[in-house]
Amino acid sequence: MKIGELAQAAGTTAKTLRFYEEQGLLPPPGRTSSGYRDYPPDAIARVDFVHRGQAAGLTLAQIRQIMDIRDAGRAPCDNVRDLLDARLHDIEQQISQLSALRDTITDLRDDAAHPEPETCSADQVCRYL
Amino acid sequence: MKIGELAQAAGTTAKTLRFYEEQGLLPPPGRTSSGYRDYPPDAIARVDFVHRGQAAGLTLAQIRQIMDIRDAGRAPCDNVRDLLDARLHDIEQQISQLSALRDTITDLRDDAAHPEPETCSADQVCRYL
DNA sequence: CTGGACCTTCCAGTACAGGGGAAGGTCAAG
DNA sequence: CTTGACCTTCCCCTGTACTGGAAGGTCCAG
Repeated sequence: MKIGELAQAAGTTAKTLRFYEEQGLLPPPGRTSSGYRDYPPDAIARVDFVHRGQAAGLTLAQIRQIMDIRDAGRAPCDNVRDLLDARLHDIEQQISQLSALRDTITDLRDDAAHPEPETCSADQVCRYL
Repeated sequence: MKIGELAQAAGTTAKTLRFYEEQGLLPPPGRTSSGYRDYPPDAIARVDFVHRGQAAGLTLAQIRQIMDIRDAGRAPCDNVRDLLDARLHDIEQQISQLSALRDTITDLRDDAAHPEPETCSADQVCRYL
């Protein structure tokens, strides 16, 4: 299977697949006599896994880490659980930070909704921020 | 006031101040006879404003936009309100996306908390993702 | 045999907000 | 006079996940 076919089958682009290979997410495939990449059918599952990892908010580096463990013949379950735990923790933090930011901005915006330009002094740049 | 003094007074670094100048956030200050930057006292307020804008989640480009309006002699109130509105909208979206992601990951993680490596087939990479 | 679609490598750039460090000039104290 | 802290410009690097484009090779249909 050529790179364009894999790209279409996996819902991505040839460019991205070469990038994944460079990043160690896809093993270097065989080559045809003319130098074209020749992928085995299970490459599709591999790319799908990358997409599922991304959907779970993992970085390519983390996804690669899981694949490396699997490729070393071990089961990556523990590692996956830890990564998901860490992601969960990060997400909770991001959500609470964003919530605080939302409250701050809401207050600022409510002030700025009743503009009184004449009360703004130039050296402040903006009284509402 | 020299760049290092301004940096300390404003809680940042000289490197960052040169960067801000390059980005148009700080007007090019005067120079001493030996070529050192010589800032007026109100530069501190300017840097503080940048920091307040960042705390509100604005990008440097947006902060610059506000300053440009002010520097043109107009009151940036309307623009500030629009920017804050837009930020608010973005933040709401980010929060709901993160919440959805959190739920997804929570489910995945609960599965992965009871690892059964033997039920994982190698071609899946990981049954839990 | 020619044209277009596909493939190859390599280089460069995107957005974001700076940081690192080299090579050299300047200033004040001891 | 020298030392050390500070300043100058310059260019490259960071992390993330790609994307664009140039120059050239290959494959297949008409």
